[in-house]
Formats: sequence, structure tokens, C-alpha cells
Amino acid sequence: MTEHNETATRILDAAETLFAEQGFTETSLRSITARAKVNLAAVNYHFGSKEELVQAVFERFLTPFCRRLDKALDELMARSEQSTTPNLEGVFGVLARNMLSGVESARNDNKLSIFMRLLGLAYTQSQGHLRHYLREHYDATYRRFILLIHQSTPHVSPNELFWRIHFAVGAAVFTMGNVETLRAMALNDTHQDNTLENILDKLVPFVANALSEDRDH
Amino acid sequence: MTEHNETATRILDAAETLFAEQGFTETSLRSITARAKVNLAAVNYHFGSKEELVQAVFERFLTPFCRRLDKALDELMARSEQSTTPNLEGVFGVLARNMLSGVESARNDNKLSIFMRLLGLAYTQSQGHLRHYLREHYDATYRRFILLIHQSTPHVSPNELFWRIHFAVGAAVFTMGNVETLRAMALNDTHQDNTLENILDKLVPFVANALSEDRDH
DNA sequence: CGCTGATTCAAACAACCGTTTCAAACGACT
DNA sequence: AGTCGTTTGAAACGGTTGTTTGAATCAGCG
Repeated sequence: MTEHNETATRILDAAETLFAEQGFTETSLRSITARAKVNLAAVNYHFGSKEELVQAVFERFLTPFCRRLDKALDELMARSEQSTTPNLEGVFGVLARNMLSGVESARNDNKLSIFMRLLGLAYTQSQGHLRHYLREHYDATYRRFILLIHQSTPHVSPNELFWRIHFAVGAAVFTMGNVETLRAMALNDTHQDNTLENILDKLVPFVANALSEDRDH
Repeated sequence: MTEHNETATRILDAAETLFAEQGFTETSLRSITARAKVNLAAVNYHFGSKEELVQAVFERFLTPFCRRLDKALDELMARSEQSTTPNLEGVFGVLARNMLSGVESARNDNKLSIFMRLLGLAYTQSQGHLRHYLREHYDATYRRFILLIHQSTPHVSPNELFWRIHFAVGAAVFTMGNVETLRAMALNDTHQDNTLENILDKLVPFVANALSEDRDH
């Protein structure tokens, strides 16, 4: 699974980029192997099938991400042991810091964009096998995160919170996954270029405020 | 273009459903014509090509939608002539009522879901020709709507507002377009089934509040 | 060196794709 | 009836897809 193979890595790099740009089905194995400069048959040799390649792409960034997130959540809970309810900003801060932690240099902004775009595709492009795979491997961390958010906003009913969280997920996935397109539109409309940090600075309060808001519903 | 043809209508119905379920490239003309119970060549005969079929699917619901929306916005502006700034809830109410107007019966909830899912696909699946087509035909109404929202929230800067609007679009497209999936998850998590109206009742205040919020940014 | 197992390579495979062709069927008209 | 333009039908086209094959190449080791 997690061998440090030269060819396999090059395939994963190429696939990750092309999948994010074009989607899964519209990206052919031939275009992947051409970009990776490896032989066509290398994909089936190293990964078995195209479906397993898709899963491997997700695994490469989702597994370390969830491992780091789990550990960070452990620390957060240990620190706030006495106060039984963790606070929302803390939980979200942990998530945000984890998402940005893979992005050190300023110019691979697009790493985060690719990340979000792939997550969006996982929802949008049915790809039944992918949804099954993700549920099987990462559902535990997901549920734990949801539970913590719930505990940190006890005044919001579980059902109401569920939907607010997914409104927020939608806002994040949609905008971050289509950053280039939207940035171009914003440049036309408001004559102002936006760095990814700028956009995140608008997104985070949007989400935080909307999640905890105590509304009459 | 807008002929009331039996065969063409059946193709559009089938294509609309299958596109929303599977995406454009993963839906073959053969599966469309099989579902529509027409001959394979009928698509190329009536629409020219698959690309033009995709555009026709969008045109069938986007053209009447924008026509109704434009007229409703006319009335709104005429009614509030003296007060130079229209109010946000009014503008959004017009949009929401227009979106639901095509959905009379309770059980074609999924009409709206299909609508939103297709809109999401238009962003997600690059399909350069589609983006070009949509811009060329519906950009005027889009810009008019954005302008009205801007006038109704003068305390928010144009650039900030642009991004908030697209956060909202993301939240709407993502959740409404994946209603079935999310509804199943909600049923597991909160043991509560949700009608589409219930979800809209949560989404609308979420969006409205987040758009007009006067934040320090 | 000579052998063994892992990896690469060019080539081919069957299946499917969107599109085209052309004959058959149809409906409307004089 | 017979002719016309329109629509349907079955079949085939060239091209692309994911996958498989079998020989060539490589690395490691006795």
C-alpha cells in the first residue's frame, strides 16, 4: 500500500492533478501516464485498476490528514478536561490549522485547492466505490469531529446542526475547489485580486458565525 | 429550438435525469436513448451533438426561470421606487419563490434537486462549452441579481459581498444537489427525516444572515 | 557468470464511445 | 395514387477507453 516507489509516486502526482482539473472519468489513464512519463501498463501493475488508483490518491492525503487531526483532537480534549464542553473556535481552529499544515510555501496554494476540489468530486461524481471506500476508512474521524462540534454548540439541536455543518462544508468545498474560476469572476466584478488567504479570512467567520448563531428555529 | 416535439421531449427528460445522477461524460447517448425509448440517432438528428443536448437541457429550465425572475425583479423595483435601496429579504424572497414555483406537487421535490445538481455540475465539470454558453445567455440576469443584492447591503464592500454570495451559492448547490445522500446521513445521525422544505427553512436564514452580517472586515 | 524475481515496454485486446450513413416508414399535399 | 420533406431504424464507422499479454530489461545474489 504505502511503498515509497518512484513510479507509483509519479503516477499519484499526475493523477491527483488531472483528477482535480478534469474529474475522474474524463481523465484517461493514457493522459496520466503521459504526464507522469511512465508506461501505460504501470498503472495496472502498481495499483491494479483505475478505481484503485482513485482510492490511492485519496488515501495519500486523507490518511495522514486524519491521523494528524485525530491526534490534535486528542490534545484538545485532554487540555480542556475540566470544562466538559470544548469550545467551537478551538475545534475549528484545529481543523483549519490541519488543513493548512500541508501547505508551507506560498505558491502551492493550489495544493489546498486540489484537496478541496477532490473532496467535492467525491460527493458530486457518484463513483459508488469511492463513497464506500471513504465511509469504510474515514467515517470514525468524521463522526468524532461532528460529535465535538455538537458538544461545543449545545444550544443548537442535532438535526439543525447537521444541516448547518453541511451548508458550511458546501460553502468551503464549492469556493475553495473552484478558486481559479471564481477569482477570475471576482476580478471582473470588483477589480480586486484575492489571495487564498484573503478568501479564507472571509470564509472562516462566515462559517463560524452561521454555525453557532442562535436562531428561532 | 423550442419545438414541442414528442421525441425531443422524451430525450430531454431522460438526459436531464441521467445527467444529474451521473454527470455529463459518464452518461452515454445510448443509455439516454434507451431510457427515452427512442433510436440512438435521434439525439444527433434533433440536437446535432451531445454538447448541444447538454445545452438544450440547461436551456429548457434556465430560460423560463430567468424570464420569470427578470419579470419578478421588475415588479419588485417598480414597487419600491421611492425607497432607492431594495431590501435584501425582498430580493431573496423573489429568488426563492421563483425556484420553488416550478415545483407544485409534493413528490417532485427532486425536480429542484436535479436543478441544483445540474448547476453544480456546470461549475464542477469543466465542460468549457457549457460555461461559455451559460455566460453568453444568462450573464445579464445574473449580473442584475448581484447588483440588486449589492444595493440592498450597502454596508458590505463589493468584494466581500462577492465571496459571501458564492459561499451561499456553494452551500445551496452542495446541499440541495446532494439531498438524498445527506438526508440518509442525517437519518443515521439525528434519527430525523427531513423534507426539502425543512431543509430550505434552515438554509434561507443561514444564507440571509451570513450575507448581511456586519463584520469587522 | 547465470539464475531469479521484479519492473518496464510496445503491442494488442475487447468493449464502448459519439457520430454518420442510408434505406425504410411516415404524413401531408395535389 | 404518387410525390415530397420529415422522421425513424438498424448498422456500421473511426476513435478512445481500461485492461491484458508476453517479451525485454533490470537489480540482486549465490
